[in-house]
Amino acid sequence: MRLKEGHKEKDIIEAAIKVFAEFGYHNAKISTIAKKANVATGSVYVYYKNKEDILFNIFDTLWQDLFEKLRIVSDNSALLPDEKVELMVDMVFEVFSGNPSLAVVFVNEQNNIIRLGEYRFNDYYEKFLDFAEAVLKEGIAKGVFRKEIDLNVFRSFIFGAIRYLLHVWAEDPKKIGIKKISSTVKNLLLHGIM
Amino acid sequence: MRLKEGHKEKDIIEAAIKVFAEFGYHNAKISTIAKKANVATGSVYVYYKNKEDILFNIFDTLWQDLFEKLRIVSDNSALLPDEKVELMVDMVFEVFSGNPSLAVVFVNEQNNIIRLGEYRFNDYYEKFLDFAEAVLKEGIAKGVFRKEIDLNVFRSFIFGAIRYLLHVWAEDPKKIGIKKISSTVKNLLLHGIM
DNA sequence: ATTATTTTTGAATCAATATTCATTAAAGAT
DNA sequence: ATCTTTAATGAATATTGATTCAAAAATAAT
Repeated sequence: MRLKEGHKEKDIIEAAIKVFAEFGYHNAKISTIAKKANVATGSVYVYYKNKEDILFNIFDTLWQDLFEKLRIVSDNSALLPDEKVELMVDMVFEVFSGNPSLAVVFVNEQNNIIRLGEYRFNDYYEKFLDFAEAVLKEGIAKGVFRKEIDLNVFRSFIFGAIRYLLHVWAEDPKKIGIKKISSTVKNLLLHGIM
Repeated sequence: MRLKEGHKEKDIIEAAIKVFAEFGYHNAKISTIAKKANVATGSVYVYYKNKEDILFNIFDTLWQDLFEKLRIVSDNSALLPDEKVELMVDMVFEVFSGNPSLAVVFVNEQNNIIRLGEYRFNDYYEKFLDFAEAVLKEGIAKGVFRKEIDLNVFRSFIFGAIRYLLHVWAEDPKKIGIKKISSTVKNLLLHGIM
């Protein structure tokens, strides 16, 4: 019997990330993705159930990667809370640093994906914010962070700022270096502007 | 001759804001908007050229409002830089405070609208960030803000954090009060978490 | 009350593209 | 070398929903 060539599934995902980033999910055509992946339109449906499924696949893989790396930082009990915050910020930028298109998709399609009714993505993301919140809580308990910061607001504040900067960086990766961005973010987060 | 009833244009926009917020621009149907506005589908096209045009209209009106209010703060030379930052944050939350759906549309469709090729929206938003940057620069010059903050990163940092919190608030306005959010944002922005 | 003018309507049209599937091609087994 | 099985193809199909437009309704003028 004949075997699959073995690289098409990955080719399609990689093409899809680029096409979704360029046109946005709703304006991305399956035929464009197929062309970019050097496969026939129909082949896309051999590997993925439908268009949504491609997007879900991208997000599932990405979140898995994020959690894996987040846990390494989070579980390291030798780190001080402020060091944890810094490493978490670094980690997020690192995950995307080799793939600006993925960053664009992550930022732009987050809402779409939740609207499509797949609630696991909401959970991923709540769980991710829980980690951030836990670090803040730990820092407050240890007296390193100020206790008047509202936890609920903090978790969204940090995520929102990072998300947006990721997007700014990804739209033109040469404009501001990712290192410059992450160091400024860490600085602003810990000390503010004053 | 017959006169227009006079309220349909506005009814349609208001319905569209709600429908876009609920389903997202691409999944929003003209027929749903028409139904919510109590007009016929065809009537939508009497007042607006097409679907895009409705979205553009929403954003044009919104940006105009934002700039008008931003300028009042920005032009007030009696204010200290940190007071300006605080008032700008307050201002943004105030603009949306009566209309969570508008906040959702603003945050979610920002990218769409730029992709649709109407570059004025990019300009609006760059201009808005220029204001933020100018205040930081002024603060640094006056020795109130730390000079090691990168201006380019700062402008996106603040915008990203606010944008996202706006969205969090708008998805469930009762969960965290908008006052609580804006005061925490101001605090974090000026002083950080440490 | 009739006419002229403009608004409003919503069913019909039209276009776009996601998805299917009959066909063809390739790989491995015998 | 032929056969069997599965992969790959892309043109045809189906669906969805934006947009149009001919007809109907409303208002104001005479």
